[in-house]
Formats: sequence, C-alpha cells, structure tokens
Amino acid sequence: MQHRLDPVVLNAAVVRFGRLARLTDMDRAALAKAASGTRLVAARRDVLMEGDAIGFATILLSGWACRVRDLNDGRRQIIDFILPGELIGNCHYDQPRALSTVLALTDITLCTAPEALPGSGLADAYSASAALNEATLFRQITRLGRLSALQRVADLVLELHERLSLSDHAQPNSFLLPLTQEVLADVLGLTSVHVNRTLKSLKSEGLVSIGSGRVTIHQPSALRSLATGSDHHRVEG
Amino acid sequence: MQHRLDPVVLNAAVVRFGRLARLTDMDRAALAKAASGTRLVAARRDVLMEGDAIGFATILLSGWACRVRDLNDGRRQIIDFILPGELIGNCHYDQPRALSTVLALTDITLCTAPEALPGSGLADAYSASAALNEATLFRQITRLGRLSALQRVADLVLELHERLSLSDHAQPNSFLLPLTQEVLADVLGLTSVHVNRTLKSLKSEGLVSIGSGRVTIHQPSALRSLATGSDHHRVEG
DNA sequence: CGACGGCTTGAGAGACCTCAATGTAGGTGG
DNA sequence: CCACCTACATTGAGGTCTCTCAAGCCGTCG
Repeated sequence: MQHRLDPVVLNAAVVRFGRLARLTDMDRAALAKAASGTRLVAARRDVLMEGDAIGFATILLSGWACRVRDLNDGRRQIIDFILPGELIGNCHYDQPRALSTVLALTDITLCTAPEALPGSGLADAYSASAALNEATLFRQITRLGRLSALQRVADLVLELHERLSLSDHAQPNSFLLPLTQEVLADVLGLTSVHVNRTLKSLKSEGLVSIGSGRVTIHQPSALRSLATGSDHHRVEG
Repeated sequence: MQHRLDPVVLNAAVVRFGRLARLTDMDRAALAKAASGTRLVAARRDVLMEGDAIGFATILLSGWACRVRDLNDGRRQIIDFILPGELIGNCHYDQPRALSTVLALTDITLCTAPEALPGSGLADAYSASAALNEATLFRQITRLGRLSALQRVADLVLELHERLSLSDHAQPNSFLLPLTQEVLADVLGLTSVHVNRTLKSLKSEGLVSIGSGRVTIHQPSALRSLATGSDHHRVEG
C-alpha cells in the first residue's frame, strides 16, 4: 500500500475494485495489463458522444470526467461525475450505443476494461461498481428533486469524498476538486452565481473550506445532518 | 395482436420485450410460464425495501410501481416509475441488496423474470431494457436539474406515453394515468399545489387534457417543443 | 349525513435566477 | 517589467418561479 512508481499499485482501478470485491492475482494482473495501454483525452474534450457506437467498457484511470446532456437553449445538465477507478459503459452486456455524451473535465487517462470471467472477483467488482453507479444516480435524483441549494452542495461534497476514498484519492477529511463553480452548477442544477453564494455560506459557517482546488471538511457530522435535513441541532462555530 | 384472453398475448412483458429484441417461441414460452406464477401487491404497499436481500429480477406485469427514496423530514422523491412489462432489479448479475424501496402505486402483479440463456433474444431484451432504464434515469436527472415546472410536466407526459406505448398500454395520443397529483409532485420534484397549477396551465393552453385518470395529448409537437425548450414558435389555440 | 382523500384556488413569503459590474490570478506579447 | 487578455470568482439589485399556509370544493364511502 506504499507509494511506489509501480503502476499496479498506483492503478486506481486495482485499488477501487479491490475494495469492491476480493480480487485474485489474476484479476490484478488483468487490470495491470489493461492499464498498460492507455488512451489520453484532454480537458474539455468529448470522450464519446451520445449515440456513438461503443466497443468495450472503459475504465477511467486518472482525472475527472462526467456524463452530460445538452439542452437546446445552450444550458446543460451533468448527469454524474466519473472518478478514477470507475467504469464508463456497461460490462455485463454489449451496449450498442452510448446513452449520453461523456466529457473530460480534466486531462484524463482511460483503458479498456479487461473481460471478466463469470464468477471471477473481477466480475463481482464490475457488478458492485454497476450497483454503486446506479445508487449514485438515485442519489443525484433525490438531490435535484428535493434538496435545497445548501443541502445539495453538502450532499455532493460528502458523496465525492466517499467515492474518491474508494480509490485512495481522498484524505480523511479533504480531497482535490478540479472543478469550476460553473461545472458544480451544472451538476447541482443551479447557476454558478448561486453556487458561489452557497459555498460562501458553507465556508462562513465553518463547515468546509474550499479554495484552489481543494475541499476540506471541517465538521463532517454537521455537514451530514445539513445534507440529510436532520439539521435540528445546528453546530454553531 | 388482437385482444384475446390468452395470457401469452396479453402479457405486457411479451409485448414489450418483443419490441426490444427478436424473441423466439422459446423466449415467449419462458415468459408465459413465468407469468403463470404471479405475485400480487396492493396499492400503497412496499414491494421491497431498500437494503432487502434480493433473489431474482422481477417483471411487472400490470399496474404501476415506483422506486422511491424517503427523506428525514417526511418528504420523498420518486426516483422513477415502473410500468407494465418493465424489470425490477437487474438480470445481468446478482444484486445482493435492493438499492431503493419499490412501492406499488396501484394494485400490481409481478412475476419472476425467467433466466435468459446468453445470446438468446430474451437476453438481448433484458439488455435493451436495462439500457432504457438507465436512459430514463438520465432523463429524470435532466428534468429535475434544468427544466421548469411546465417543462417537467410536458416532458414526463411525453416520456410516459412513449414507455406505455412499448407495451401497448397507450393509445396514439392518450393513456391512463392512475396517479394523484401528489405522486406526480413527488416524481417531478414539486409540490402538489404547483403541479395542480401547472396542469391547469397546460390544459388552458389546449396542449393536453387531464382528468379522471386519463391524459390526452392534443398537440404533441407543441408539447415536445415546450419540453425541449425550443418553444419559440408557440402554437396558439 | 359526516368523514375523508384528493383537487382547486388565493395570498404572501422565500429561494433561486438574471443581469451586470467588479475583482483576481495566470498567461502572453511587447 | 508592464499592458493586456482570458477565465473564473465574487458581489449587488431586482425579478420570477415555486413554496407555504390556508381555505373551500367535490366526489366517494361508510
């Protein structure tokens, strides 16, 4: 678990899938081999367009991407983020067409997801990953449908911290957030102006600090109760 | 395709899956056999609770259900509807735990989804169904994040018409909608009061009529342009 | 008939948006 | 080194959409 320049150890997919299922050496070797052939996509470039023909599922090895849907009036909604170690596309059946555009939010590296033998640990990991992805969509729907701006931001910060922790991309109470406020607005269903004011409010309450690409969670429990609406016992600085 | 009391013909799953993939007689027989053993759930009853252990995937044969998430303050968000012929749970891997509560909105009948041999038409249908379900979640996210109340209702009406048409549960420009305005509010991320006003507005513009459980779409193209925001050329009565 | 659930309507409040200006940091060229 | 440009963050003022609270209505069912 130490930091070496060994790609097997540093591979976000190995870390994440290893947390989702019990991997054998063969599974890890397959992931390492897959990760030896990477594809790079620059920030702001499309990884794939809605309706594109898809080959195999892909693993995001580094950087941030997102699924996004564009509206006729120029606005857009980010469906969900894709974080290191997460899958793009489905491993359980051939998906002829992409269901949404996938956009690189930073420079990213991708690799083809190795095929998993039925019953293998890797297959279990893919299943768990798909289930997590679906749960993330459910959470996003609830966030957009029923939470206030303050709650949405709090909930998203907590979710990102949880998801990044799965691939060791987060510290116990902070993580790197390489996103502009406009991107946050597009995922939260708000305007960037209101995201700015909401962040300011969270900062001034001392719950989190956000700046120069890093989020630090100062009061995890207060943030959680804010996000879940059980905000009775407000923790005052 | 004629209406007979033959359960094979009336089976919503056979109709829907037959539209999603080319089914063999064996596939249809498997569905018919599965549908011979049904489970009934009364309106307002939970089909399964979030976190429940799951066995096999289930097919909804009749009635309306929904995935729902409850909040601490008593409010709730309906994630998506489940319509006749649609799947509950995943056919491509064992899902140990339910990701959300599933609630019967009307009296419903369920059956276990028959196992699909790899490469069979049924397997293709399950894949297509899963892809459609994911697309529905994407659409719901976009609806909640970026559409106004008027647009949300318009978009939902169009979506429901499309989905019900897949299982022959809709007429060319109308369908039965066995939902209260409160349920609509919970799926649209609005209050029932505002749903009421929004419906009134749509009616008064002559786009749709809604009453006694039936929705009729009078101006499909106008409704579509309202939902997609390309509402420049308003169609005035 | 009364009770109930769902629908409808009104009035006022609040959250979030729009428009617009200013501030700030990094990058580039003169 | 400074002027300039661009992208992003920040702040203000006013408007609008949706919510909240509250009341009345309507059909159904006991």
